[in-house]
Amino acid sequence: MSSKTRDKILTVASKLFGRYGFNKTSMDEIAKIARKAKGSLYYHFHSKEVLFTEVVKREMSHLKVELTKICQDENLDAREKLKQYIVVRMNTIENAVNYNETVRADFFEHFDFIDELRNDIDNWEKEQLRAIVVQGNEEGTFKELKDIDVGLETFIMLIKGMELSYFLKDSRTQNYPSFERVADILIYGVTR
Amino acid sequence: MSSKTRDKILTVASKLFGRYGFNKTSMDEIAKIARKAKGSLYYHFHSKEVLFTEVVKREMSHLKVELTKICQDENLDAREKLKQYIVVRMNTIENAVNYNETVRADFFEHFDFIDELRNDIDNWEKEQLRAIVVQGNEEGTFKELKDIDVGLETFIMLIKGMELSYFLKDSRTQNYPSFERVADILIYGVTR
Amino acid sequence: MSSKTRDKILTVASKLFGRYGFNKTSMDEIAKIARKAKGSLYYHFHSKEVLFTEVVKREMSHLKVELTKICQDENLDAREKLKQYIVVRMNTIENAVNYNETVRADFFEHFDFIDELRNDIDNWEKEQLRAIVVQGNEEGTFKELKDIDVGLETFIMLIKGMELSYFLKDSRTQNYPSFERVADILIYGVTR
Amino acid sequence: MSSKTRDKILTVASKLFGRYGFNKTSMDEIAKIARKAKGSLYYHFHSKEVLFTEVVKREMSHLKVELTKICQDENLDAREKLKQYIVVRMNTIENAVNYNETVRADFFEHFDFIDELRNDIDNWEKEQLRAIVVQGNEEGTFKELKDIDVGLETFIMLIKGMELSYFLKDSRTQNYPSFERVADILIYGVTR
DNA sequence: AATGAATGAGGGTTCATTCAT
DNA sequence: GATGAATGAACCCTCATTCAT
Repeated sequence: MSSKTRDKILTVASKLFGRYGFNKTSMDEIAKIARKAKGSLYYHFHSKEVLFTEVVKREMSHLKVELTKICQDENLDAREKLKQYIVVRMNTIENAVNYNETVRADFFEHFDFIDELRNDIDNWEKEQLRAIVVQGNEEGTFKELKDIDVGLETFIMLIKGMELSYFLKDSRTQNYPSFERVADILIYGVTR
Repeated sequence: MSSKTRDKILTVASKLFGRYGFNKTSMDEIAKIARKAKGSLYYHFHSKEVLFTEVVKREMSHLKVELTKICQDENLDAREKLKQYIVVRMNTIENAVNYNETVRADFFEHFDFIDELRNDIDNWEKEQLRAIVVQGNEEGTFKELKDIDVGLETFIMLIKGMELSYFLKDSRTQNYPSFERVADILIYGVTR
Repeated sequence: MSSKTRDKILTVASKLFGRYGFNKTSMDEIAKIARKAKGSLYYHFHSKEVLFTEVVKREMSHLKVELTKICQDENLDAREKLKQYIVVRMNTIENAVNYNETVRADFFEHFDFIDELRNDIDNWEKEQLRAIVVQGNEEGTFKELKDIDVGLETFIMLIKGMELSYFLKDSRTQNYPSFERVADILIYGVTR
Repeated sequence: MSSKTRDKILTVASKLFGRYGFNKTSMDEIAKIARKAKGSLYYHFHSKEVLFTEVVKREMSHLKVELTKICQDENLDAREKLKQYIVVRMNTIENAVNYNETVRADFFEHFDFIDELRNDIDNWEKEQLRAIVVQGNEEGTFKELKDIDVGLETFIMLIKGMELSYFLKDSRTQNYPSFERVADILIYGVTR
């Protein structure tokens, strides 16, 4: 199923997509750096889009593993879970840049080919967070949410926004806030 | 300084950049729709990048006007100011499409030419928010921040993240949270 | 409207299409031989298909001129007209190879882009021939045709077939029949 | 000599070549539909060209059988033989799609590898028709031909032209002439 | 006898930019 | 100020063929 060549391509593609984005990474470039013929890329991946999708899938599975650990940890209360969830999510994503690329593709371009993939990811994440919120409600530590889904959407939106902001930092910001600090604002707000 | 031709180009470019993004908008396209020769674009704007920058600058000035009104409103306390700031910011940005394009370009592509532009915007925004935070501290309604800048960065990061998340909504989410709700989480957090 | 570059491209393209057919003539090749940049081809002709169409149109107009002369010659009776029509048609087409290319494109490929062009040509030719047949009927030299259109179609089909056969000759046949001889068969048949 | 795999390849190739032509049929496609590895095609057939040649040979043998029946029918005079020959030839060729592909390849492309194949077919056909013409001369029903070969070439050219014209019909012509009508023109001409 | 991985030249097309007028 | 012709590098993708297994 997976060959050395295929893996090599995937690895190189991952690096380049993560660095330059979808548009600015060319198949030529991937081929040259991977020391493979361009045709080989197309033997293993039907198109540039498919290759990109595969790259993202790979990285997402890693993220899921990490987050699942936290969600299933029975020693944590909802507040701690949420905080760790946020922190780990960001730290992992730090090493999985390509995931973010999907964000853009989905939004700014008309790349329908990403949609299915995003749906998977988003739904999975919503499940995890819902469980935490439910736990928080039972424990009485979270605000009561009349419609739990609306609350979730809002929260998820903020969390996803963080991704972008985080990667935006390096061009201009020196001392970037730690993820803990961010988590704190989300959990307790800015007011006393 | 500003001619009819120049304005026409700017207007058309704005529409197209907003709709298709930087990469997917070609100078050919702009020229054709503006009914100008391609050479004319280059007479007025040294490069595609310069044209894009000019387009965004135009839009940003509108956003600045709107936000300044709020920041200078002496009838509002910091909490209300912050809330209105967030809400108005989002509502305005909703119609400032090219600004968002910047966000993307800055993040995903290696467009160094965007940097200068973003710096302007970000610094301006930081100033405004700092004033609000200071006011909040004086009023005693905000948490004490040891290092006010770090707090600001964190907060700004979250606010900027909202932009993207907001525009991401339509493909999959039906009932999207109002900006008020988002502002509430940022101001008060999710816990009691 | 027509520039030197455009003409050069058209001329080279005509030669190559005529020699190697549509598929086997590449835009690279045309550009190289015309000593123009590939991009220039696309500046003047939106696509390979458009270029090809233009080439064919050019040659067809030449053919039309030649044939019109005969059809309007009042000194010829229908039989002579028909004979000359056939002979001139073939001689002209000999120097307008690309026309034939359309025949193939129309048939073997799904090149819808040729259809409109062919329709023009075919209808025009049908008009001319109908006039000759009518004249022949009035003169009493042609067989009576109950349905003149059916007769026309049959005849046109045979004439068009000649084109192909003619160009087929060179690979294997040495002494090829003159067009006069062909015309004779069509007019008088093979039997006494 | 012939294996199941070989046959399968041949059958699939025949369908695809007939449908899409030589150029537009890829070895990949053939391999996939035949459920064989691409390497297998090359084990059995040295090249794409060889495979194509083999496909056509197969079909031609069918055509030959049909036409031979007529030529050897001793109850027919030359005129009737000629007419039936034409009609049957066309009816059979209607289902011998790949043969027609040859016609095109020979004409429009520079496929020298087709030459040998075409020579076989053409020579065979010439033999058959020569016999008919000789018979016609002996019976006194055909015009005297000084050089019988030239007459033959002319006639064959017309017959071959029919092939193409026939298949050309569908795009624009509704009521297409029957083969009988065509044969009549060839045998008796258009004049009284 | 059969496979599937790998190749690389070539295909058509796009596009930001330059430049003579 | 304004034009449009011309450029050439880059892009994504196809495909006949080779070869080790």
